[in-house]
Amino acid sequence: MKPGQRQQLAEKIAGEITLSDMPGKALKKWRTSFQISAGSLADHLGFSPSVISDYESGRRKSPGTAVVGKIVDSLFAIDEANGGSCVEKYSKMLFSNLDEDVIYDLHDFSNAVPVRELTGLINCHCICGDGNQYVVGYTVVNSLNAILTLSPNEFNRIYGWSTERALIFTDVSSGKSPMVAIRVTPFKPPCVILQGINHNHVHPLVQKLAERDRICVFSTEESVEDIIEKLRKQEW
Amino acid sequence: MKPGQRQQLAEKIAGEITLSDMPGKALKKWRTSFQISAGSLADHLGFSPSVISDYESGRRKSPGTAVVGKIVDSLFAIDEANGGSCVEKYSKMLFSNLDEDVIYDLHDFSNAVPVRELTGLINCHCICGDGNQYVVGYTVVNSLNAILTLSPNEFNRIYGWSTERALIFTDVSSGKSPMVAIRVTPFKPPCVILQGINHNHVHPLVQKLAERDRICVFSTEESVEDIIEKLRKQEW
DNA sequence: AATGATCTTCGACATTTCACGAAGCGCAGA
DNA sequence: TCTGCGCTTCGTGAAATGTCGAAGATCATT
Repeated sequence: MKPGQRQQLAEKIAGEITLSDMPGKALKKWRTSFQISAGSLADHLGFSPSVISDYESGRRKSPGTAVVGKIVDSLFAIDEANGGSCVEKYSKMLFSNLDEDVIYDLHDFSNAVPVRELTGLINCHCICGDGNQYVVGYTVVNSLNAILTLSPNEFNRIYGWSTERALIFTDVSSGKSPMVAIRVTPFKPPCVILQGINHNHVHPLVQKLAERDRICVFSTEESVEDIIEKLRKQEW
Repeated sequence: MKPGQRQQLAEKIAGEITLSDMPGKALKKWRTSFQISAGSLADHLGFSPSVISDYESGRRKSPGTAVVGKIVDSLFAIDEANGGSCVEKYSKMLFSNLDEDVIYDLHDFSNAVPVRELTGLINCHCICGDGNQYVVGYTVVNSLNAILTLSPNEFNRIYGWSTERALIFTDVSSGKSPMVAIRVTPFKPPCVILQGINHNHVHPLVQKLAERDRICVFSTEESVEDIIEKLRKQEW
């Protein structure tokens, strides 16, 4: 299970609960969907069972975000302790199989972060641009699989996600094709990071294409795993 | 803008805010992304501007779901009053262009609803099964476009969404192909509704296929617009 | 520098949430 | 039928939210 997918599922559930007119009912719907009893949920949270009941019955009409977060966390943790079948099942519903092979990770920060801060963290070398823009999230895309398997529509979706986000391409050979792909789509990320390439080997065309769309480009030789781990760990 | 997409975007935003360690920061991120000033947001909510500031600065650490919901609503309402460019932009990011043509509407209820109640509302005729199951949402799929344009992966995604959901196929000619498609995918919705067909014209194979997977099938001659409107209006 | 517009900080106070535990309800199984 | 077990209801107190309005801080414009 990719962390990005887990997170997106959690957001979906939390969002549904939050937006519901009766958060308690929504809460109950998800708890029962996960086949978790009120008692074990309460146990896991360290509450008495009456608390769960109070929420679900609507005596507490508007639970705070902290409580909703804790409950969703517990739902996931309990399910994962049981093998994670529900989390997996519902994640499958949220994502096409393609996303699995193309998007390595994807995350939204809770506030805008300077590009420089992000690139510094994962030892990037600047190829062009000044790194003074801000991004609110990142997407790690497997370049090879993206080019091999995505339909034009799906391409747009990946890039579409990238407004105000850093787009990290893994295992690039020269960086040319990712930049060409960006050139021909309507959405432009403020920042592109080419992974798995030394800055001396970046194709000269990359800079030209990037300047055309005012995108700042970096390269990094850190491993994909390291990058994902470092970015995840950061409190943004 | 399809109501289902608007809703999903709202859920994504609300979920991100709710799960954030600092809901205030997330709130601010989205407000500024929508290019809405604290003042006009406060105006629209009928609050004083200090309230917004208190949330965003973190003085109120865990806003209730009611407040988060109101704020997300206002963000959307203000943007839509200005032409809806942000809602549209972010929705585009959330969905592939394909979804537009294939999924007419999609909604999650806040609790489980008996199939019978849903089918009664839109004047369905039962073709097989007893209608005693429960569903927690529905998906309205354009059958023709689904078959014409979807890749196998995307098919899975549509059907995948349908565990514990009613799957409504529009403009079916005999109902055979939708049922065949369901037969060959691993996920089985508890209930399938064939729209735009008289129950006498439903292909006999439909019942056989449905019984095989214990799916109850209905037909309805109501228009797609009416169906969507009725289902949306209902407080589930 | 002075003006305004906008955003932030803060004290105050009513309303809710949050969490407990005791008591009550409902149901599966002995 | 009775016994548990688990869920729900409810009174209670401490803590936090929800909201206001006044006063202070920022900052672009004049």
